[in-house]
Amino acid sequence: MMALERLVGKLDRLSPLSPEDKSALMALPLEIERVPRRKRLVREGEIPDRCCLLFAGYACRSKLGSNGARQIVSFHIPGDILDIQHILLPRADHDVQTITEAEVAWIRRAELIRLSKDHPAIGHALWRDSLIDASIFREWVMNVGRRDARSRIAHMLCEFTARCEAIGLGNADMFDLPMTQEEIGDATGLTSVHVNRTLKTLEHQGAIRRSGRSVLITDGRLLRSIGDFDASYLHQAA
Amino acid sequence: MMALERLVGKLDRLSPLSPEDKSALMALPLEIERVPRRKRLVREGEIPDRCCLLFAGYACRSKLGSNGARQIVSFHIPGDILDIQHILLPRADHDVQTITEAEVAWIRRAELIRLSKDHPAIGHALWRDSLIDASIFREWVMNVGRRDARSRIAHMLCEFTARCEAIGLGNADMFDLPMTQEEIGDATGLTSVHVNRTLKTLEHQGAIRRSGRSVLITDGRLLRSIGDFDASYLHQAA
DNA sequence: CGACAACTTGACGGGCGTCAACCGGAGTGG
DNA sequence: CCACTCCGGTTGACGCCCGTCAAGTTGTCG
Repeated sequence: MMALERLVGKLDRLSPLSPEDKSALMALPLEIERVPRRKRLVREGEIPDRCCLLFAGYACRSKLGSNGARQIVSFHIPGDILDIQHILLPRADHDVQTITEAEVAWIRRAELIRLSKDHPAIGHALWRDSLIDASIFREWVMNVGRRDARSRIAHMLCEFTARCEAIGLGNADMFDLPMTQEEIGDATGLTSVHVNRTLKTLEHQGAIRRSGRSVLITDGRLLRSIGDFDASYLHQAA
Repeated sequence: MMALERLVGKLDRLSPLSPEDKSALMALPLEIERVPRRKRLVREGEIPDRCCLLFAGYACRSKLGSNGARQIVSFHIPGDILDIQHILLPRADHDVQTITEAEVAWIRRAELIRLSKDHPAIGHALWRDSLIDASIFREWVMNVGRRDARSRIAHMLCEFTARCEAIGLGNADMFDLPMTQEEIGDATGLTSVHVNRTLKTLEHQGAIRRSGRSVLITDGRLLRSIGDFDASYLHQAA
């Protein structure tokens, strides 16, 4: 099963698993679902009894303000657990939705709790995953709080490509952005209009080249410098 | 010992502990330290081998940009574990420092790992604490990304008072802010100048009254409305 | 009473939001 | 095959919120 293999690989990288751990994971009962783009998987306020593993496509988590403003708090790529916090926090404090068409696997909370109790290494891997999640949120606070538009977007591009590369998605410098400029704005605390202007500036300065939604990073060093990007907060090296 | 009792109480609220769990916690070897204000406890890039429990005073976690800009990503009050992520993420991705004079207790990582392995309830409580941490980060992304200065500061005040009340610190509406306006600015992505102006606006609108650094919330409902504050992201109710 | 940190206030400018119009490609139906 | 629609991207004009700079005030600690 494609989905579980991804999960096993990911968790094994987070905290080395024994063969028994792995076979316990492979025995997890799943509900596979193919989801259209822009579909809400979890809604703020719900009490979900299952967690959601993304194994194809892209997704994000977001919060809505009472004035209708939307803030995307994370993007997700294949292999990510979209709402790991629901293992121990019953109430959803934000929405989870797809960006593109996607395939997800639902896993019951109770199963994950049981697994993490019976297999400490799995528990540690899941815990570690949620800690890296939190580290990324911290960096995002920094990003929207203390960087200007150009840096924010450059940083977002760097993070996205770094994470995609880490799972072997796309080659080094050329990739398609799955999200619209409006979604980039919702992630960076900008308007889609200003995202557009800023992308053009980045292109003008020679950091990227674009055609449609595909982006070529022509000068990675420059882009990282503009975005004040240092990948260590991703904690990718075990 | 004051410090451990606080910890036991906090974890017990996060995930009910058995008497054995509690006595295991009470047996934790600690290093108590009294720390002056504005002292850095952990520095980004370090590989700390211990975690830090705050049991008196106030502290914060922050990141520095390459341009010198500082972003505070969380405030901490007595009872908080300041860097729980170091249990499983060796490298510090941000600074931890005191706001006021404080008393902290250092606990070795290895001890916490052992405890969470031998006592699953303790592990769950710690995990749950770090998930709530992450939920607060998400809300902060929303705060700095999608709210104007008035809302940001109102929200910050609401969160701070809600958390203080939850541990029985200060009465309902009158409290002393431990942080300077510059620190409020670093937390909300504003300059100290604009924080000052905005506090005056909040006072002018009748939400708060101030004298020195002590704040009286004269209209909590108004302040929560201005700050778009809904406490459920704090996950305080078990 | 001097020194220093923090707070306060005003003038000015710029980055980004807002509004509005237009363009271009993909899907849809006749 | 072509019109129509719709979504997303693009561009310009204009204005405001908040940053910057700078000076002054208050409070606290020695």
